[in-house]
Amino acid sequence: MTDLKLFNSLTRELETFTPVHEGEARVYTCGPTVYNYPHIGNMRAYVFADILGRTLSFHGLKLTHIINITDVGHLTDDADEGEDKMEKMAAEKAQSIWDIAKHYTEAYWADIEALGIRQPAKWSVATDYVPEMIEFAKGIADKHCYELDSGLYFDTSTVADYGRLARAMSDEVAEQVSRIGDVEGKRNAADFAIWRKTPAGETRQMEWDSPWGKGAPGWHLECSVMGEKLLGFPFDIHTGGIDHREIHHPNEIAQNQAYCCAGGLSDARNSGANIWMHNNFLVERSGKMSKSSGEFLRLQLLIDKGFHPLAYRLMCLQAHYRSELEFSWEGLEAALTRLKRMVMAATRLAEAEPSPVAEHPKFANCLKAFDEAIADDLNTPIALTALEDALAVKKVDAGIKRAVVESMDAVLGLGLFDLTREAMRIRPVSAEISEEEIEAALAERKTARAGKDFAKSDAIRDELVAKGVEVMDGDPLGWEWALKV
RNA sequence: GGCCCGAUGGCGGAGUGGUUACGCAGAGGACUGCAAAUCCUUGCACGCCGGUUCGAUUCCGGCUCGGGCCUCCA
Repeated sequence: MTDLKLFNSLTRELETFTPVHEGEARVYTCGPTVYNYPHIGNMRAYVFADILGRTLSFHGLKLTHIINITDVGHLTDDADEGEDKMEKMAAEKAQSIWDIAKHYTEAYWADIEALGIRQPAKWSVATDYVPEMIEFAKGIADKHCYELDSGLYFDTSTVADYGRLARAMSDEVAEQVSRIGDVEGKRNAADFAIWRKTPAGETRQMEWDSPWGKGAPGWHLECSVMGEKLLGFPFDIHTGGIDHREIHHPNEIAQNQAYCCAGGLSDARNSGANIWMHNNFLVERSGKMSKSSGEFLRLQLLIDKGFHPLAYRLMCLQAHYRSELEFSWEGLEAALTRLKRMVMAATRLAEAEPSPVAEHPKFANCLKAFDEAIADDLNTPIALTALEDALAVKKVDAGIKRAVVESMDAVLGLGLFDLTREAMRIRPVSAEISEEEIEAALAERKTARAGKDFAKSDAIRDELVAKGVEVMDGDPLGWEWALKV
């Protein structure tokens, strides 16, 4: 198997993956803040993390993957004076903050499942780790923090090479950051709160006692703490969206440095994780995907329009995770068509018992291509073509073919052998015809055709087409009909 | 204003110093009563101007255009 090479945002270079613990891979993924529904752009990050995890498993490593759920501390802006996103939404909806968290966590998990994303070893919930966060903060408070009226702040000048991940944290940039609603008394523009005190006279729904008074942890603290508690410093890989490369992860790294080496940088790796990986954004012509703009694309909207959620997964896999990906409905339709054809090809192997040996000269090339592509910083666009090449191999034992395709799909996670015709038939909510009506009309048409009454059969077909039904007579797999998206 | 990234066929999107993936759409064929679906085949591109080179889409410089970040975002 080809050595796995991954792009490390910290060095901005491709690096050969070497586990910290032999035979193991420990991965931490920055998860969602559960104050709202995730949009499909958010989900690209988890499809990426899933591919990474599956690849590590494919390489024979025992994977421990953690994804956190942020249910406290994430502010509406970085000036440290913004409201907590969770508190804000709870107030808007006039609901308990805990109910808000539960509701949106479950919505997120539903999307995770629909997209074929494997369950991590643990979903770590921020509010379950507040005592540990306080301990962590106490450990670094003396040397790296200072207290203001609003909270305990991290002094970024106390760690070596702060902001190296972002690469842009020059003094000039720091000056510019400072123009944005600064907090009185901060020593450096980039300093951030690791504990936010509840203002005197107020009560928050979520607040805890601490040596710095009642309050809540800062957003950056949770990831440092959960990463350390659950995976141990240093762990192998930390992932997240590319936006985190600029603020959140540099701050997390600063905390980690403070915690594990008194702020020093004896080794360039003293950042908590060996490799930091970031996926690029899903973009849309009309502008960036932004939750603050009101309407946004949820996975459920895609399903409502008749798209199988795995068509979106396939769309993600068609591009490299470090490239921006353009979203369009046309593009999603293309992915759906491609997925259907792949599923059809896989369905032809449904009867075959997977051979225990996934080897055959006819598959040597595509297996090699697949292995090299995925080892080359997760090049899924090429890995996909290798899988399709395998599906297209002619005159070969079906069991071997199935085993080969399954081994590839274990990495890509499309679940080709689990996808059925029925599952692919997503009924658009706007569909104006029921399944029963379709079946009845098709039965009638069948009779007409048997009697060579083509005028009638064509009329029925035209009517169905007008109602958005694809009629597929001679389909080799007998799929017979589908609703158009 | 500062920092950064990108520019590939109708659309999406890989990759490469010399024969330029792949998907969708399009075209042709097989199949069909005719279509559709499916299968097979297939046309179509490397922003502009210089430079390096035997040779550049690929390397370097400039230009133009587009995008991202510096508020929140995966």
